[in-house]
Amino acid sequence: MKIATFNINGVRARIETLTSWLSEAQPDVVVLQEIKTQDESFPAEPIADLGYNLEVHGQKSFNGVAILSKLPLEDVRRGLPGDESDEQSRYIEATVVGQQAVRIAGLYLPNGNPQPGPKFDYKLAWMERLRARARELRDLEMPVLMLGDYNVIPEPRDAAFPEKWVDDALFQPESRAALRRILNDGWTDAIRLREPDSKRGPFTFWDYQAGAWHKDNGIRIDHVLMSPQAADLLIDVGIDRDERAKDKPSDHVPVWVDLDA
DNA sequence: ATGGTTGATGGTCAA
Repeated sequence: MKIATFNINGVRARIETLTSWLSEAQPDVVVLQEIKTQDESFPAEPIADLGYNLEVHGQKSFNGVAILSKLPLEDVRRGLPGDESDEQSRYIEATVVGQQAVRIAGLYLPNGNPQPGPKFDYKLAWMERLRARARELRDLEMPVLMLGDYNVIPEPRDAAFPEKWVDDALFQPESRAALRRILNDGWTDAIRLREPDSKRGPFTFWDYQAGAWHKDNGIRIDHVLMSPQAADLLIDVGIDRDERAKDKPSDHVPVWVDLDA
């Protein structure tokens, strides 16, 4: 079962970017972030034409997440628990049953800039809620993936120029510590597992500005976290870096894992 | 040091 995450940066503006990648990469399940549209405006037809079921948790203008799956999506849950007043659409969960059931959580973690400030406070509070949900999911003792745009640069080697990020919410000690706390609860970072000794990179995001792609001025902020039972099924991982060089790219590229499930 | 880009929206905000 090939499962991917892709921050599409506006699914209506980039539906052809999405469908051409789907046709080529042939993932079984995809979580999308920053769809930037309400449920009823999601371009569902081209997705259905490619054989995908679709569950959307949209929002007008900003944020918005979705899950696509060639297999049925079961037990869909929208929103990150822990704050009834949170109206931002950043989290969706569903179960996909292949050879065995895999629980999949797609997330768009708050950016948190500027910091310090209320947006950064929201980010850190959101991360504590995510940790609480992650512990519940871990305790299911089943294959679970929590994947998406985490908006956290875990370590200096996850940025081409880490010194440029020292004042950014994505690289604050508090943001990095909050991600480490989740990992230390028993989750595995799939990309880092396969490239443990890399001194720089790989990256998943390159800004549109200032020729960042051309200079390979990237960061790694899109992550796939695996529960122990999911990690046991890991066959392969990848970053579809070439997508960034194509026409009308997102500023993020897809990240995927293949599980024996 | 500043500005550089993009989407959704319809003036700016978010990233």
